[in-house]
Amino acid sequence: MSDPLSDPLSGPLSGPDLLPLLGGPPTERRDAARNREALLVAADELVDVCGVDHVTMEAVAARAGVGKGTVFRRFESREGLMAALLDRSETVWQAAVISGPPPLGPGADPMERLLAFGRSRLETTLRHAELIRAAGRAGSRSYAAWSFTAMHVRYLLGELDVRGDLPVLATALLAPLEVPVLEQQVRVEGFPVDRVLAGWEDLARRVVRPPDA
Amino acid sequence: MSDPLSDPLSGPLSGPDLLPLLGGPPTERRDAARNREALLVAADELVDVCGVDHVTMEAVAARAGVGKGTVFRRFESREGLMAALLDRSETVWQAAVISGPPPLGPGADPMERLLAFGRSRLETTLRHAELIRAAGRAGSRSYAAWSFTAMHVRYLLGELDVRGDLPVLATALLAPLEVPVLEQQVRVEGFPVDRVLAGWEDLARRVVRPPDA
DNA sequence: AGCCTAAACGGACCACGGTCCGGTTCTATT
DNA sequence: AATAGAACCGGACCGTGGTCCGTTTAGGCT
Repeated sequence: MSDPLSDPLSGPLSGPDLLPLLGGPPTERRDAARNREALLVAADELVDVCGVDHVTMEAVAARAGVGKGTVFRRFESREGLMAALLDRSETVWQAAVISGPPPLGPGADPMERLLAFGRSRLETTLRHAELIRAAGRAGSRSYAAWSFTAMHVRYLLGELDVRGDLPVLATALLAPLEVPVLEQQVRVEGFPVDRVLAGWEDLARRVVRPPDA
Repeated sequence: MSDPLSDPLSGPLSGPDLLPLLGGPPTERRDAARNREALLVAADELVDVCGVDHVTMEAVAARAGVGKGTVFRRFESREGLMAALLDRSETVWQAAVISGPPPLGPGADPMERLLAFGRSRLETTLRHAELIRAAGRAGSRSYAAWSFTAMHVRYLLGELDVRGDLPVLATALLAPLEVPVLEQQVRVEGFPVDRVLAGWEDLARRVVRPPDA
């Protein structure tokens, strides 16, 4: 650890072009990257303090020590900023699905994985409901997130030998796990989360069950 | 037409309490009712001209010849106004479900009615997508609309001898017909409407099909 | 008819999301 | 090291949703 050559992540070697092949297409300027990070951190803290929908763009800018215009250049809109925030948690969740321990990750049989997926997705969605709402349909970010879940469910259905229009069927399984639907049931109707989850698992089994046999 | 006594809608007889037992709980003042109607008409026209999300509250107020404050007192918020607009079309659709001709209305067997419901609901939702979006979760209005569809599907599932948690299952069938899901498939992924509909019908059959038998 | 009160009215006012453009700062190049 | 120019920065500015409160009006009651 004391030898700079053994630690590729620090020391005088970490110049501007240490990793020339990473990053976005035309590479982002250093100050810009610093500001992006500062803004994300500021936003995160403010969300913790005030709650998602009391966070104003001006406050985020001020806390990060930059101008308002900068926030909008980096994140396009309020929705964009929220989507970026969301992206972080979403990424770690995706990692758990791709390479985490079973039954959510690979290793269990597909039906177990599907049920674990539903439970996990439902909990995650409910936990981040406010942020997801605030992120709206922001640019292509939230599309990527959706796309991942759709692909995963589609894959599992394939493994389970489900016949039919898999992309559409997968969407149908995902739809009841969306924020508005969940909130309607849990917050408005007052159904316990366990009941909603049980309902989804029932649905999943009905979809997967082979025709007659 | 020239004799005032032959026209029950005008003339000196149409006093303040011509219909003492109609109207909301504490009865709405006449000028208030007039303004509500004028606002609804103005909003409707402006939506036709500019498209839903270019309609400003100030423009609606101006066109109806009232102040902005009045609009907000009557409809609570922008979402509220849009919800009120939506309410009208929704009401005639509900009438078609309750008492219209089969297979959407009563008279066909439940499975036919369910499939007709899905097709009709999908088309209606897509047609009013912008308005529904703009209405958001406005007060209790859009709740009433949702509640109606949920109740209807729940009833049909009951008629079809489906076992399980009917309220939750009905919600699961409704969820893929919500605006964000539909738009994702049709507008973003580019699936033809017919394909999405076929997918929903497949889903419905899988849900209804009795367990093994 | 005339009064009285609750309700409705209107438009000035505020906050926040989003845009714009003149000035500044980074980085590639020589 | 010096230069050029692209990318970035900041904060004044605008439009719109939503609030507030002094004023007006409808309609029941005497």
